[in-house]
Amino acid sequence: MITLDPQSRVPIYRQIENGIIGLILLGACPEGSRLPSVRSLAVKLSANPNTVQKAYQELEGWGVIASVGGRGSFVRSAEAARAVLRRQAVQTLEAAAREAALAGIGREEAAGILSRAWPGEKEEGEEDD
Amino acid sequence: MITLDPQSRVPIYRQIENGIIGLILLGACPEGSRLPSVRSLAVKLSANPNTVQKAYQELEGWGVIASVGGRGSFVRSAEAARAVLRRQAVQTLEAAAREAALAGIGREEAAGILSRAWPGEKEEGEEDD
Amino acid sequence: MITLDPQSRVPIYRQIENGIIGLILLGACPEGSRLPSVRSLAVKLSANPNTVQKAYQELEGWGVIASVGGRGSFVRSAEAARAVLRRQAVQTLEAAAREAALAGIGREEAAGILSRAWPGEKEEGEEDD
Amino acid sequence: MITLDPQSRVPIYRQIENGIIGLILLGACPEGSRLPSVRSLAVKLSANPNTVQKAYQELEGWGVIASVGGRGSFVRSAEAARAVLRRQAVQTLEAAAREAALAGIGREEAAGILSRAWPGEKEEGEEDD
DNA sequence: GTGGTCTAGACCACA
DNA sequence: GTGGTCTAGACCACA
Repeated sequence: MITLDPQSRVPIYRQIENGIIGLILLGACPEGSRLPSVRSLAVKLSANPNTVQKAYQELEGWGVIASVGGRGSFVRSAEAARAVLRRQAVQTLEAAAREAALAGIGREEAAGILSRAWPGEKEEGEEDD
Repeated sequence: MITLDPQSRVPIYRQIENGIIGLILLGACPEGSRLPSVRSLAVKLSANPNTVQKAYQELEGWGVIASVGGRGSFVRSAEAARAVLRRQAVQTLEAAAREAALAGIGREEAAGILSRAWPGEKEEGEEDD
Repeated sequence: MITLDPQSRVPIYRQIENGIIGLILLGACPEGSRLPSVRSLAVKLSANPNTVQKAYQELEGWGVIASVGGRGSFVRSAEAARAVLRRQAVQTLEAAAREAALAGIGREEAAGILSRAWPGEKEEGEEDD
Repeated sequence: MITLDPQSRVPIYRQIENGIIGLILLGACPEGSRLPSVRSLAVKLSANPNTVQKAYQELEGWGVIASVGGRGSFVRSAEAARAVLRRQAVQTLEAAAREAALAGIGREEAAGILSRAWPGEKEEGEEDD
C-alpha cells in the first residue's frame, strides 16, 4: 500500500508518515482501526523498525494516531491528518509567495504560475469537480 | 551589505548567493565589477570560507559570475542573475501548487493564501498583524 | 461485567484490577465469593491469561483477594479494595500537585482545574461540552 | 546544569527536555541563545547523541527551540516552554480528578489533599508569594 | 508479539 | 563541528 523511494530527498520516515496520512484520508484506515505493527510494517517496507517507530511517534505527537504499548497503534483522527497536510501546504505556499516577490515576480503573475502548475487541470476553460 | 541569518532554515551558502544576486540587481555590483575575494567576504560575513566558496561556485555554474584564476571573481551577467532568481521562485511556486492540491486545498483558496502572504502590499480589506 | 478499553493508556491488568475492585465495592462480589478462574476470565475478556494472572496476583498482594491453590480465588476484603483505590488516587493527586506547582500553576488555579474536571457533577455556572 | 537520573522511570530524553525547559524558564537560556550542540551535551551528560537528539527534536516540534543543521540549536520561545509544562500538568490534574472521583473521594476532600500536598506550603495559615 | 527506550556507529549536507 | 537520517541490535513493560 505504501511505497518508499529510497533515492528521494524526502526522509523515509516522512514518506511513511505521508503514506499513512494518505491512507487515512482515502478512508482505507478509518478512525479507530489498527495500523500494522511497527515491526511488521518495517519488514513490509524493508525499513528499519526504528525508522517506522519515528514515523509513528511523530504522527502520535500530531494527534493523528495513538500508540499503546503491548497493544498496537490506532488511527485517532482523520481530521488531524487533514490538518497536518494542510498546515504544511499553507506554509509552503507562504514561503513561495515571499520567494516569488523577492524574485520580482508580480502577485498576478505568481497566481498565474500557481494556476498553471495545478495538477490535473487545464490553463483555460478548465473545469474542477 | 549582505546580512546573514544564522537561525534561518535557508542554508548560509544560499543566503550568500541571494545576497550577491540582490546586489547585482540593485545595480550595486554592475557587470564586470569585481567581487570581494572568497576569504575577505568570509571574514566580513563571519562565515566559513568553504561556504562562501560554494556560493561562488554555484553562481559561476549559473553564469552569474566568472572566476578568473588568481585574479578574482567578476559579475558576468545581471540577466543571468535575474533568471536564476526567477527560475528558483517559479519552481517553488510549482512545487507549492502540487503540495497544496495534494492537501485538498482548492485552487481558488491557494491563490488567496498566496495573495495574503504576499509581502509588502495590501489588497482592499486586508490587515497586517 | 468488566469492559476493557484496548486503546486506553491504562494497562489492561490495571483495568482488570479496577474492574474487580469496582464489582466488589458495588456488592456484586461479596466477601468470600468466588472469582472466575484466570483462564475463564481471560476468555470472557478476550485478554491474555498472563495479564489476568498479573491482576489477580497484585490484588492478592494487596489483600483484596485470596487465591487458594487448586480451588480458585475468593474475595477477601472489601475494605482492602476500598483502601487500594483510595491510596492510588491520593498518590495520583499528590503527584499532580507537585507537577502543577513545578509548572507554575498556582494552588488556587489547580483547585479550579481539579474541580472543573470533576466528572458528573456541576458547580454553579459550569457547563458541559 | 542538567542532571540525569538513570534509575528514574522518566525516560532520559524526557529528563533532558525537562531540564532544558527548566533552564529556559529560569532565564538561564534566553530566547535566541544557542544551546549546547547535540554531541557536546551528550558527552556532558554521558548519554548517547541519539538520545539528546530525540529530546531536541521533540522540543523543536513543540516550538520551544529551533535547530538548524550545521549551525546549532537555539531557544525559540520561552512562552512555548511554559505552555508545554502547563499543558502536561493540566492533563495530570484532570486525570487525577477522574481517578479520585472513581475512588469515592469527594470533590472537597480532593481539593484538601491537593492543597496539603502542595510543595513548600503549610496546611493552614499558609502564605504564598 | 507490541510499543518504547537506549546505545553504537555510519553517512550526509552544511559551516 | 553541527544537526539529521538510518541501520543494527539490545532490553523493558505489557499482552
